[in-house]
Amino acid sequence: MPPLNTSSRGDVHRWSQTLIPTAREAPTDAETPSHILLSRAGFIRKVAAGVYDYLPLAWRTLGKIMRIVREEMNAAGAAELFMPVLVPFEFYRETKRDQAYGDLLFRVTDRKGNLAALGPTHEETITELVKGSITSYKQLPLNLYQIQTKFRDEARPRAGLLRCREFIMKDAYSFTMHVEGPGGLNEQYDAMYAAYNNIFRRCGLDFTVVEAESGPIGGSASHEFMVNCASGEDTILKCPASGYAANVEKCEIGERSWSFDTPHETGATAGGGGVVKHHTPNLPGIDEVAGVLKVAPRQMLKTIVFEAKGPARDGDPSPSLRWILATVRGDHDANEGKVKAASGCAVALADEKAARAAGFAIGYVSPRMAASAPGTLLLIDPDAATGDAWATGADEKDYHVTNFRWKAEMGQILADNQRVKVADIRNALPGDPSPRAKGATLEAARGIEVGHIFKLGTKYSDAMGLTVLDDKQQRRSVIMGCYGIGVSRTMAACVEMSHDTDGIVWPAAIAPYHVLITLLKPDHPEHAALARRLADDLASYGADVLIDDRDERPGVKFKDADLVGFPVRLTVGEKALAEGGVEFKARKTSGKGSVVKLPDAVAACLASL
RNA sequence: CGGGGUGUAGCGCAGCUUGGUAGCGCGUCUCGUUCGGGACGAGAAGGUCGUAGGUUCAAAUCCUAUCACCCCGACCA
Repeated sequence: MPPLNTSSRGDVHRWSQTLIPTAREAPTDAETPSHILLSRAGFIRKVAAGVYDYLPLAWRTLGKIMRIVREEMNAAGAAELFMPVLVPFEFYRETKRDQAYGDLLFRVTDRKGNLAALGPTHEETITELVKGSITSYKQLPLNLYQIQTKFRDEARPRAGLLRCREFIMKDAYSFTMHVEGPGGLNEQYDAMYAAYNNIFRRCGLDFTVVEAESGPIGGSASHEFMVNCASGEDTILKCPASGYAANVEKCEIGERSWSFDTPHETGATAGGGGVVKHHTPNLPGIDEVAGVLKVAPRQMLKTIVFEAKGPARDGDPSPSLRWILATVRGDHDANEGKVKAASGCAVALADEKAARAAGFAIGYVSPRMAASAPGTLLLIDPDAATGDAWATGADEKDYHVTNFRWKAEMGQILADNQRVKVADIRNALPGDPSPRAKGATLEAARGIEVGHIFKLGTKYSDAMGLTVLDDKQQRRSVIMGCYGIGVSRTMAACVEMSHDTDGIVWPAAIAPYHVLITLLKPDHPEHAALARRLADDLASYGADVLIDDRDERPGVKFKDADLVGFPVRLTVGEKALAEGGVEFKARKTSGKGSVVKLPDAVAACLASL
């Protein structure tokens, strides 16, 4: 019986019959390597800000990425479907994401005046779909995905394909009745985690998986898949000893010792007495205040006022909790997620008016407010919890104080762990102790986010009423997960990761063609026939081949070959033919290539792919 | 959304200060010579100077409005 699937044969195309508009110069607005090279090599062309044409080469590469995505998603038990770009605006109102997304949502009005959004993701649409089409817990678990054009009205599109207003994304959504065990959310999540590793590995990418905050999409646990490259927009932190990696927002910090009795090694310490007040009007930030007070930012305490939102979770020690003060060193940044974790309740940056009304001199707040303002919990970062003399706010507009000492200023309350806690509440920095390996320190690296997986929980099913009866006849909200891959961004990230001064260097798996056959004399019938034979032979092994049959000078063809970045180039010309072969050159290796005998040419190509 | 900047031929740019019939390089087309790392010569095509008003005998140039695009920041899957 013939095989049902004959698609394993490769393509053979001719340069003269496709559209590859290479250029010596890129448009001025292209600045990042991927933008410049994809433009110059004829992959993309800008149509409007953050909107691009994908030309034949780009579409081939995107097709290969999508194919890998489909194979791994299908293997992981997910089913592909296709949802509309046009989403009724009502869907986003139901989940309040019209608020959360704000202007990021593209809006269109139809002739009847009805508002729709161009979907940035499809949680609402798919929740609505599943709600109307499953009737029993017995139909779960379910994982559905699509590969679609997505829209985000970015305030500032930039860097070509890396930050677009229109882009291609794979989004998957899982539906389960429970979290643990077979058929649960964690099982789905772990399957996606494994599938994503397979996908990016098969694409030939160098990447790191990091722990992440789930962001405005909501949910509990989350991982980001980052392509490693120095030009990446995102900073991540890694522990070289344990392999732990996380983004800045999420990264934990290892055990730090602290004591209100022990001066920090660099701090000024000696002497007693109370605080000294200084007039510090109209200074916009810590650095300016530090300059006037003649101290370093690291010798200052920065106190941020958070508002306790909603009912505190289990075992809230103080139901009347109203304010949370987060004190970190002046050169550190408080981390809202960590403040939330340390305080045990949902928090938000305090509304300035309300905080002022409660007596907080915003911009001049000191930890002493924990003693004077009722319903206040003070969180102190370990690096701020030392016996040093600090500079901090005077709790009075336009004034700061120096010689602030915790014990002298705060007294008994410091020991009251209902009202004061020392905890990790700041963003991690390179050099901080690793949370996973004693003695190791965190290192910074940069990356481009190409995949993100979340455990959503019941946020959308609650909001939209997606419930089914479970095996105990209890009506329960379905537990969701969502899993995204930026397909078009992955192509660009790959170029950022893999290029040199001559052009792109594609991994074979997602190169638009595996092999370029450069015909030096395209008009020579025997040369052309040889090229065709080699191409057909390669194609029979599944390789995609492009024959450069253009009537161009050799230099032009070689430059274009390097620019586009075909993994292998075979050159058919007099020189090598005189030796009974063709020239073989792998894009990854420098130099001029070498002559291989005709019978060995195909094997040489296949061996290097 | 704040700050800065740019719109002139497919791409990269000059011309604008001081108003006077729009230019250069690359690319494109024709002919010839070339032909293994972006050739050379000769010739040619191609532009409502972002758009709309205004000033002027005359506007790419000066004024006003408007649109688009880019950079830094804010924001951000």
